[in-house]
Amino acid sequence: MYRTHTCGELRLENAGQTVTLAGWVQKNRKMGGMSFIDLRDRYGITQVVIDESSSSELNEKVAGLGREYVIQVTGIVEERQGKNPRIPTGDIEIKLTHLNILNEATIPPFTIEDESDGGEEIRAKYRYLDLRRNPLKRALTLRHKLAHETRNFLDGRNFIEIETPFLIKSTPEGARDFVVPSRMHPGEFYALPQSPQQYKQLLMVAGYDRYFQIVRCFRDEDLRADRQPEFTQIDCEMSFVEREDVLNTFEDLMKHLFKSVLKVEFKEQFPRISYADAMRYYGSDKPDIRFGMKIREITDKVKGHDFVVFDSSPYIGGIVVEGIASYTRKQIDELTEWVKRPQVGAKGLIYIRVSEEGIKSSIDKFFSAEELQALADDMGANKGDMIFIMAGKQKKTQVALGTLRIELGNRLGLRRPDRFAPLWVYDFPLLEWDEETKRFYAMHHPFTSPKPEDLEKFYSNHKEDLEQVAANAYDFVLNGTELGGGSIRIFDSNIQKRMFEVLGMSEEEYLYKFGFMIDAFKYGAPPHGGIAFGFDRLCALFGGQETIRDFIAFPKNNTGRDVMCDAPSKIDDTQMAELFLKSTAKN
RNA sequence: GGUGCGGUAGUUCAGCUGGUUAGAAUACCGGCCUGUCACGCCGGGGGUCGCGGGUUCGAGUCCCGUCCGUACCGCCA
Repeated sequence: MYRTHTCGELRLENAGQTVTLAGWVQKNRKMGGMSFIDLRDRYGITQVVIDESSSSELNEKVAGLGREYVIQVTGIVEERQGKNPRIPTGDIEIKLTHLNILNEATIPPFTIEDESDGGEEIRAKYRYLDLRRNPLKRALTLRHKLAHETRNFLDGRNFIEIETPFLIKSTPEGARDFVVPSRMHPGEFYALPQSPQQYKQLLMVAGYDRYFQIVRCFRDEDLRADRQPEFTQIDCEMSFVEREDVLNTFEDLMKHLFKSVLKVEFKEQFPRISYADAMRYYGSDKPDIRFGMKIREITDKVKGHDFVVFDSSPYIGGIVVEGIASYTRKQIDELTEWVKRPQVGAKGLIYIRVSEEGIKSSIDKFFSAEELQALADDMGANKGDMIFIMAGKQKKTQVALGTLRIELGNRLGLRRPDRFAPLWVYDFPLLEWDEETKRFYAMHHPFTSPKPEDLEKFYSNHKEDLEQVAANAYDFVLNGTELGGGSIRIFDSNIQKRMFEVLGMSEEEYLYKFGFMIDAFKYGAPPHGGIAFGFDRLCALFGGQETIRDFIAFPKNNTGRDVMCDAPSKIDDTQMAELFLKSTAKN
């Protein structure tokens, strides 16, 4: 037996017991005639002590212990003379009687402490060492708890978890597929699933009316702090449901997770907002409603003052920022430059400062003080506030204002990670026109049903009609992050065919790619709908972090590389030949 | 594909308008230390300044190229 206890569990009441612990040497402090070893495992740290009353042989062995040596110690639990209230085992220590070095360790390239001295790059390369640190242990433990509670909850609601294949057919509508060459079928490829979408719908056809899966998904697109090439979804689907049923069920799931994992209780129903209103008031389809600062349209109120920017713009809108009337001209200029960067793309920024000394703006030439005051009153600005205004094309300007709103929320500390503001967004457009390829793309995916009242427009051949078709789709948003998305699906093979037509596919093409779905819908498909949550993002938000990397045991870096094992890598010629691949690598 | 920031000791960083032998902290090694827990004190070793080219009497510093990391935009049905 390697150990009788873990390094996190011994307390004063264990005093007098002879125990054996095993773990890693966190630190070895020599104090002349006595030494202290901090012994660490997953559960905590226990101090081991030795002095000159022990044999010189044992003392020498202890002196030789380096950081991260794996050791087994036996000794007697004793009350400490100097207690350490910062750790749970701080009242006791182990008086060493026997030491067994299980494995020596090279000095690690960074310190294995809560606040490591190592940067991200070096820690990524030695991920297995980084994972020994508490923050990472906490992150992975949180992830486990969330997965566990998700399964508990869904099991209690009669959902069953069913695994779907990872080697599937490539249907590149949307994200790029990761592709796997087939050895047995020369020149043919599997794809890794971007989501189990089609399989879960087929499970509905098969009558498994409540399915879920905590499942890995793969997308070959560029990465971000909250995007990995392989990521995990809580994927769910239900039969014989309408939107309300899905929203209520998964609102309950989220409430359960908040309560069981974070002890945060939501008594009220989560707010719900239409896509159109989200864009109108927040300039985003994933609003962060932890703070107000709503966008207000003022197009009709400011035209006709000979100010060409306003008079020539189809849309003018603004936000009221509380309490920053003291911003200096320099700060406003800096903010103006910030919104003019290509990432935001605004043409400029107009300010109205509403202060005790009166009202001051960048459009004083065109508006009297009374007119500005009336506008400020209308927008709900009080003394001490600042109004920022942008003008231009409607959607672009709304998005720019939304971006500014988030930036100011960040700067003013209004986006507190310990506050949670969940939100449902519904009634997304079904289709998005792409100017480059001159065709429609499904905003969600091609299995999303149009709202029944828009079916007539859905069968129209006019671009304007199709653009107006609303989807029976919904997103779950938490703190400005899109955490989940779903829809009521098409279950009629004719509507499904029409969808593929609208997306510009020939019959030949959609039958080749999705024929099995259309077939399946002919054999008694029930009405169904579902949702999928980004599990890594959920973990990160629950853990109060922006980046999902720490919630994944072995993540990829910014370029999709595993810097620990250095994947992807070249394969040898034999493997290439077996897969009928030709090397194009330059030597 | 694009933009910003970064790459200097094992690690995290400083190094100004170009100018002696490139520094600090920490880690590491040695010595001292019986109540430490960020122990303390004394001493020591440790550098292809990412790589390539250019400007210059002289480049860590300026210029060009390139690679790598990171955040964001595009992209992510």
